[in-house]
Amino acid sequence: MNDEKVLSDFIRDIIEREMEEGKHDGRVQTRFPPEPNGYLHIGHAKSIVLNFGIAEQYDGKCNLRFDDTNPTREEEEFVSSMIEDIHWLGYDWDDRLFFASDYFGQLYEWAVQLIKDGKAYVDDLSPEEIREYRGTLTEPGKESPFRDRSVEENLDLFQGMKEGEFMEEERVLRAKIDMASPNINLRDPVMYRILHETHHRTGDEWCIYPTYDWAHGQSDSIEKITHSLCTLEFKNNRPLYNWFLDQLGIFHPRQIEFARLNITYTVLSKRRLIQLVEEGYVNGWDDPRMPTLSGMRRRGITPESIRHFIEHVGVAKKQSTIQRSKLDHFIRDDLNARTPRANGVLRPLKVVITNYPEDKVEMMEFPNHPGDESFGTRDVPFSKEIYIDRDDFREDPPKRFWRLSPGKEVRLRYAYFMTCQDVVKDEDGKIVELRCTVDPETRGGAAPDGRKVKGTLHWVSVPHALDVEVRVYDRLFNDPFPLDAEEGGDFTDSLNPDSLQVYSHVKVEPSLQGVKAGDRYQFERVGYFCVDPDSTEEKLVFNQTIALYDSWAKIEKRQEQERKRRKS
RNA sequence: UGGGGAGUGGUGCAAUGGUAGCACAGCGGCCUUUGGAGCCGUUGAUCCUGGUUCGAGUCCGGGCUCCCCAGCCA
Repeated sequence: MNDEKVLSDFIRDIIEREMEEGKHDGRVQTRFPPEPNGYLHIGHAKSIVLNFGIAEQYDGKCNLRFDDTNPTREEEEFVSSMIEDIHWLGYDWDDRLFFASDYFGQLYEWAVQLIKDGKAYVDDLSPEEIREYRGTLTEPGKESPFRDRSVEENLDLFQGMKEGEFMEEERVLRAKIDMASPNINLRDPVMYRILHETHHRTGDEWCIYPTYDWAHGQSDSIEKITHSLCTLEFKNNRPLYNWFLDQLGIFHPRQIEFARLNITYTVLSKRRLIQLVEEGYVNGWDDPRMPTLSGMRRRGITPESIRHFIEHVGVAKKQSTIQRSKLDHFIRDDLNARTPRANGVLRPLKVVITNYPEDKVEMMEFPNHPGDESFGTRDVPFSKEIYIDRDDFREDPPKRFWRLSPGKEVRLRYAYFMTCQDVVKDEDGKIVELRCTVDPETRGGAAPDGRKVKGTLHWVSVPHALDVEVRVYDRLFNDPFPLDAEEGGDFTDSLNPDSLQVYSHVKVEPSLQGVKAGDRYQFERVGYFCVDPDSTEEKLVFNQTIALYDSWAKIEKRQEQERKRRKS
């Protein structure tokens, strides 16, 4: 199941080629550089798995570096949640936890150096003027009137910026490159802006903060990163990344861009995720419907399945969207192997077994994992009254429905063959109870006469059942590409109103008494479930991680379409 | 429109001038005390157009489509 095949992609090809050439003496050093302004999601997981995975594969190291250059949007809360999430995914950075803010001093010195070299200048233009002077995609920009200030004046002004002598937006430090460059990033990019904010780590020590372009490459250089992996949209920034490093003459990492992860029926942009949380479409960052790592963890998805998924998706430069079913496959694949089984009835329908003694209770032996004996067995009580799922009974069964219906015999898993004798309804015609008989010769679920039944049902004894809550999740969006629906509307327009369904009186077998938040089970024939932290002593709460592959639902759907097609 | 990227089955990833392959999805079957799992089989693709070559997904020319860049965001 865990195919240990050696991963290969265009980035690893580059690394291997460089190793053969002896570059960096074969040393490989990567980094994962999140900005602590939100929660990590599965899109970040691609970068995490890539960076840590490559380091591992080539006997290198991967640093964790928080890119905290903008105090207006970053918070400590996000730092700790990110650390937790990356650890949960299975990666560690030993003592190599860094912050871009650790380098503010060095960055300042280097900026002074560039000013002295005549390669950076203080600009007094307003933000609006800077934008106007920048030109457009098709027209070159024009140079700021402040571009040719003397080194002394620049030094003086820059120090003034640092010492808080100016207001925000009053001045910036810009690199002096080329206002006519076809690459807009090279039209004298801003290196420092004035921000009178308290930084989560440096406090009020600084009132100027480096921009991404100025901070990132230099931070990579300080950490002697050999391969700086980032997403495609930074491709246009690479010439600038290289320019700073070349002007400074310092260690020069190589930036390589790859396509970010997209998945159907969800959004993976921090901005929209924030919107979902803040506008209350979901219940927080760790809502099990969220594609955040904390949400997926709460839902019961394993880190292993996320890693396998990412590894199988591959790395390339083509902008792409992975089908959700692929993620689902790896979630089931891992859960199937590792979760013990249990019985849970989501929509209970009471069954009275008329030929079974009133007070008798038998313990039936169930394997905890039919495919893996090492999970052991457990005893499950059986009695005169049991619950089965309403979906497992049809008064008027359609073709190929193998489950219970009047007069039909099915197997109660690891218990008895059972035949439906009678259907009890209330005054509204709603089925409230089934009356059935059991064949005592079939105890354990096998017939001595060799007769077969097609259907096997799961069940829970009424007097022994635990009453729990189950939350079943569906896709958050009805549109496979929620962002495409934005034209003329908002991506929230395609939100699925039925993405959360709560079953408040689910009946589960008594062995589940005392389970802990995070514990996972397969409710046989239903799906995989994970105990939610909302659980209390009185009431357990389960999240459905994912349903089992349901071939009957598929058959029925097809039958329905067939019927519709014939009608029209 | 200037610049930078990318186009291979439904989806994603391979094939590095030499039989277009793998995974997911789909379809069919086997097996089954989960209509689960597993196993076997199978449908289906090189954006278009010229050229180079014994041979082109790969190299060259032309075109088309999609994505990124005009934050003192990252």
